[in-house]
Amino acid sequence: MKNVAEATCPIARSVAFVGDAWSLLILRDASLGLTRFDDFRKSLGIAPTMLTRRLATLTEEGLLEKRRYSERPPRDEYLLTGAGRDFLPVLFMIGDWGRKHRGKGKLTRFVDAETGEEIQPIAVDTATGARIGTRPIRVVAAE
Amino acid sequence: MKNVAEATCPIARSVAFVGDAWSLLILRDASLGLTRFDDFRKSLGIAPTMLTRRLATLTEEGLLEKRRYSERPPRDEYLLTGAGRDFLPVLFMIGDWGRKHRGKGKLTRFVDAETGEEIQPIAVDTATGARIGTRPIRVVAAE
DNA sequence: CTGTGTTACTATCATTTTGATACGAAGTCA
DNA sequence: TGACTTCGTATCAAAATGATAGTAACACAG
Repeated sequence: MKNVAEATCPIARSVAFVGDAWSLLILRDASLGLTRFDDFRKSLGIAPTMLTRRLATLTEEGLLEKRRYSERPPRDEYLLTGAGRDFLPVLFMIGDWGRKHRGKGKLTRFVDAETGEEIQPIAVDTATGARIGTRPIRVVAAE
Repeated sequence: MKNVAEATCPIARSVAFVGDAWSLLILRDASLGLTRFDDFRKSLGIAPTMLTRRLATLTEEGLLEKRRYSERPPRDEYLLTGAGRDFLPVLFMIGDWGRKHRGKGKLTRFVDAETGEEIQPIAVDTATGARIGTRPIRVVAAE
């Protein structure tokens, strides 16, 4: 995948780091409150080698933060950083796509904790107020 | 990665198909108007074997559609389907994250074709009107 | 203290995926 | 005829993945 991280396209920049399935699922679980190695492992059914690597890169890349929650025995947990929390909208849009286009059968639902209503995400351009994808786009190369 | 596609989580369902870097970048290019094998290959610097495979799965999964645009010589192009176009909000949120958190140096900008203004995407819950991530979420298992 | 359990890993290694390079097929164009 | 274009396939080395087993460092019950 080489030098995609140095592309001028912001999508490519992101994809270089979070463009793999396990990272996305780890971020999902972290967003839903999981913090510990074994919690992630059980939730995902991931091999521990993979999980170690993914947690390490997500930590290096500043999406997760490793914090010692017990000195004896030494135990660490992984917490979302600001950058990690900022990823939540991406996950919700991915989930929304999945519900629409891969939504056969029973699905987990994400609801607002206060109202109890299912969250219905849309992406909007704050500049025009229009929904993303409803107006033509132009690409402007880095100046 | 096994049976993630059968998970009850809509995010996992999506991730099973589009949770890899090349697919995301192909969808980006397709969203920006590319349609042909060689266009994708040159834009991405991807090995042709990879590109063939990715285009095939994206087509099987209903995100792209193969269409013959010339009979002699036989030439095919790949067009976004409805499901593929519905993926655009995901790409924009990914791009927005990249701009915020991986945005050092010059970046390509995406602007509204009419106003010329840079698109500033946000994800909002239509139910509450609040920005995604600003209110606590609860997960409800598939019933 | 001994044995069992918990948490967070590392080691090993077969299998799978990737990616680079070369080549092919089916034409066009000069 | 020969060069060029477009859309791939063939081959194969290198890298990533994933299953399984083992380790380290402790707690806690008896």
